Amino acid sequence: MAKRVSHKDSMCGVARPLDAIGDWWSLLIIRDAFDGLRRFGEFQKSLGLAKNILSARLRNLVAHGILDTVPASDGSPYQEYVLTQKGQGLFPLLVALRQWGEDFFFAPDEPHVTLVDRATHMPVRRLELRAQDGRMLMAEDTVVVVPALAGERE
Amino acid sequence: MAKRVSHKDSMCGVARPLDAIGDWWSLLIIRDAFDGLRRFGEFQKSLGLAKNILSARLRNLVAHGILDTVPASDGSPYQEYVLTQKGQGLFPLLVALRQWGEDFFFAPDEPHVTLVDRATHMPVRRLELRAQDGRMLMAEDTVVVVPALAGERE
DNA sequence: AATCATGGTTTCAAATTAAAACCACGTTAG
DNA sequence: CTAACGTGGTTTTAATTTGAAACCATGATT
Repeated sequence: MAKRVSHKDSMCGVARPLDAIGDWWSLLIIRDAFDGLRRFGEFQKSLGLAKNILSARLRNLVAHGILDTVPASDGSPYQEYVLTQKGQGLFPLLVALRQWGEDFFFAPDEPHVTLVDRATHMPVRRLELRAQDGRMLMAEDTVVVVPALAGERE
Repeated sequence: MAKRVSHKDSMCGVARPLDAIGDWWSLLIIRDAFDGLRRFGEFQKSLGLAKNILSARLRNLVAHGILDTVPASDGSPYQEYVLTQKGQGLFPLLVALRQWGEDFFFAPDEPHVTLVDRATHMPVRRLELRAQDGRMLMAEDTVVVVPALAGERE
């Protein structure tokens, strides 16, 4: 972790989040947390990863303010791991990942889990990126701009 | 790569995409590709990663159909790496990552690059997740459902 | 003919990961 | 009381991955 950033001493707006998350396992832990898992053992069982790795990842996620530890809700002498606000902010990212997966990693008829509206049980729509005025935007309709000295590069 | 999935022989809709992308470097490569970079040397200069690693990542991305190699457009004897349709499908994911970064990794006054609407040069809106009927959905408004019997829990 | 730029591959040391063994603490069973 | 057990980890150790640097191949430049 703590990646070396030699040629630019501040990480960009994409690399910084990536560094905080840590690795793929962490993202799967976060997904499980969204699904309501809270206990060390639950994560381990769900993901099947080594306990030392899980331990390290949880510690890292807590250190980055994505998870928080709280005393167990059921009286057991252990702690539970819950998403902070910051952690919950990752929801769109997980949805994006899932939708991309649906688009390209499953045969048309292959069954897969679906994200549905809790109220109606209908599948959710695609994530939408819109301009201020409401127009839908595709990748080509956007540019990345750097703030002050305005070197606009794309 | 090619992660072992011992306890379940089919990866879920989130893990599969993660496996295909490979690692954080790959995502940064993809971001650069969205920014128009195409050449080996451009990626290397932009990201500052070792050439062997870049080489491996590019090969992996091509193998997973996220990038494609095309003969160089400028007559040089080399090839260029361009996003496939599948690769372009990752745009929302990058936007999600960037917006999360803006929310939690920059001081309110700290300058950072911004994604803007190419037409108006105004910042884009937040990614929106909506129900079929158009209601905006938060994480708590959604559930993940498994498709009938299939043994995939999530 | 020698040099340089580009796009890699190979080599090898260092860091990371993962499996398994171990440990601590509290609970239940005998 | 004591032995086994479940939970939540840490330590140990080997295997894998990473990354820096050196090397190489090809074509263009001087």
